[in-house]
Amino acid sequence: MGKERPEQVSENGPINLRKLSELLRLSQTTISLVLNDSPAAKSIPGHTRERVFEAARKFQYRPNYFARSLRRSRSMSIGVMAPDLSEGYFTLVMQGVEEYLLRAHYFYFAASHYWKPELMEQYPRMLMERAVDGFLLLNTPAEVLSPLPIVAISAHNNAPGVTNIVLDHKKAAEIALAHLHQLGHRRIAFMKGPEIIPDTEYRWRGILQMARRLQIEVRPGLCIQLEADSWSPQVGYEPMKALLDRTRDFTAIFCFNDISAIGVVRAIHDAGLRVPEDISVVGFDDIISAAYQKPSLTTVRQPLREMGSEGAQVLLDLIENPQKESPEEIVMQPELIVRESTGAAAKMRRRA
Amino acid sequence: MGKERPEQVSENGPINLRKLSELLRLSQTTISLVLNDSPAAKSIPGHTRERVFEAARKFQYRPNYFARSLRRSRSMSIGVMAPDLSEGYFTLVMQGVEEYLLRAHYFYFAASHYWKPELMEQYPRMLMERAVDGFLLLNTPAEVLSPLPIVAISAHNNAPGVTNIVLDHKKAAEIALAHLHQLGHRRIAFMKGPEIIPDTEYRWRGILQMARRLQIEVRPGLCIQLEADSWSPQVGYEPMKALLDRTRDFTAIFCFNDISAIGVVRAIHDAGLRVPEDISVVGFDDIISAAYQKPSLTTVRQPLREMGSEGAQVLLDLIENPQKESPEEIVMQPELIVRESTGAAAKMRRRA
DNA sequence: GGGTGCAAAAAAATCGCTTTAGTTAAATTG
DNA sequence: CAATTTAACTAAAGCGATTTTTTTGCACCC
Repeated sequence: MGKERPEQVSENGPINLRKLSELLRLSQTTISLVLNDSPAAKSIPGHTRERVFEAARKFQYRPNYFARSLRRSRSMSIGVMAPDLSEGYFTLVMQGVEEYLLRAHYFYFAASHYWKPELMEQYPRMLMERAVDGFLLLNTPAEVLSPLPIVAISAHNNAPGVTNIVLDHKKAAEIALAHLHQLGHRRIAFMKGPEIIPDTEYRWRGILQMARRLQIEVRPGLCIQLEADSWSPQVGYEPMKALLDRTRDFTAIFCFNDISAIGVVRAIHDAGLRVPEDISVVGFDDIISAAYQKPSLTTVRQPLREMGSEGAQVLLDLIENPQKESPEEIVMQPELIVRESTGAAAKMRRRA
Repeated sequence: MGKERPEQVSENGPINLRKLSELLRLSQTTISLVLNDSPAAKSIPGHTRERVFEAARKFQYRPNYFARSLRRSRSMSIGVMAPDLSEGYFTLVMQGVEEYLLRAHYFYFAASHYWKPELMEQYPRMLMERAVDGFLLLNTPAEVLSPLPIVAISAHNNAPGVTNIVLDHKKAAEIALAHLHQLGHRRIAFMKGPEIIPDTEYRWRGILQMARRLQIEVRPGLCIQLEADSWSPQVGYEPMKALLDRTRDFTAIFCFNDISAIGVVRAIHDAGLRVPEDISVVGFDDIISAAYQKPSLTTVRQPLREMGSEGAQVLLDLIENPQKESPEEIVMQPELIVRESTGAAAKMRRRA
């Protein structure tokens, strides 16, 4: 007589704190304190704790995310803004981000703005309505006006309070140009990225500076300006074709990224020239398939994964410790990966 | 005297329904009804509505996401599970997904399980704790036991209630093999994908069936079994090298995807043979860079973007109409993209 | 003039949790 | 032994919406 039938409760509707408290004949407070291992729970004896844990396990109790977040005003998610879900950039950075977020029980919302002004303006608002705890901006200079912590990767965002994670572009230019210089290249074509990409300007400055130091002339006639921000090698193919139609008076080209380099190699082949015998090609990023091109690409590796994981780390740290001063800038080091697409400079035989 | 100072309110803390109601001297109910354009609001006269809208605009009122979700028990987000943030697969599918979600004011959480059993088991639970409204499974056969709507893309999930979006693999094999057959290829090498990928088995069956019909022999000695699920061309390079060391008694190879095909092409070149003069290569997927390989890849295009957008569409439909019967299977059609990597079969001169 | 119906709005319940402020009984202290 | 502490809890407020139920006038109708 008086037998309890606790399982029955689980049958009408999902389990919640109230039901659990009725079952255990304990207050919701007690259960909440125990399950959250709150400091205020230190006076609760072991046997009671055990009862709580066991019931929670038995009934698979999970605190309602909304109710909890409403109280705590913390969503345990961040917003990630990027131009697109690009192959070769987004995925690599996000691998680093993901790894770190998972450990901290965070999730992320990804939003791709495709450089459309209305999306770039809309998404931050939408994400804030979603109550994200912070922003991670990839390659995105957007002026996100927000009191939330913001970490910007390769975005060169100069809003106050934003932490920038950037590559050392001077170093990048140095290792690439030094390599070409060493191989005897003096007449080098350069490729400037799309104006819209924040890295473009900084990388270009690095190139100009290092070229001057190495006494390599940056001739306007040998410069390619990429127009579109796209992940098709086409972006490199077309202008390279045009350049080769105009002049062949150079022995190497330094590309904006590996994708465009792939297009460039293709254009060189189509023009009846060989890489690297006639023209050496240096890429940028070191995307996975760079090593599997024909010829495999010499490239400046960006530690994208590390930049992502570092970014996530800093962001979560700022979220956990809001009083903390956010670091201004974190500079990451590039690395030159030498493969087949570069070789000794061809004897210049005025091919123009 | 009695002058109102409404702006002052906006200064102490963020705006919420209570503050807005005090400002407007209206109840929270009225405001909520108006802003949500609820049917019960039809008795509220135009001038009151206008007052509400104007104040909401002026103070930039946005309903608190948690409070609203707590009441509605709808999160307006879905969980996306995939093996990884792969280049060439994830990004393309998600472009389609994103596009559709945005319009419906949905966001997504992405979770990559890397085929680790503990993650495959953990993530669905974590996502349900996040109160996602549904699941989208990419390439992931996971048994997500959940009352929520589930749409599985290329996952061949046979759990009841799951909608599968799959490619017509029979058709895929047909167009690829018919193409090779027509070019005179009779001795063809085949590549079977990693066991772990759900598509592998279905694609293989399609190949066997079509090969029989075209009287093409599938010789075990000419079959490559991919072991790893990786997005490096290495996965194709190594086994192809091994195959070429063993025998050269074939004129074409049908690869599991474009990435492995890139590795295969490389291995063929390294063996001193030419594509397509000595060996024709057919890829699968039509990733963006497929057109920019040297030689450009003939490949079976999967409409990945469309599969994503279709999947998102079905999923959101099921979420909005829970009583609706979920479609069993939606079959998408592949398309053969003929480029440079296939050509007339080399005269068989017993190269083995 | 008392019931009916409707427009316009407000009160109050509710979602499920966290947390502040107590309460009660037992143990300890001066 | 009265006063204070402490252990072990609990009641209730509050987070900020949505939604059901009520209220309040006011017009209308025999």
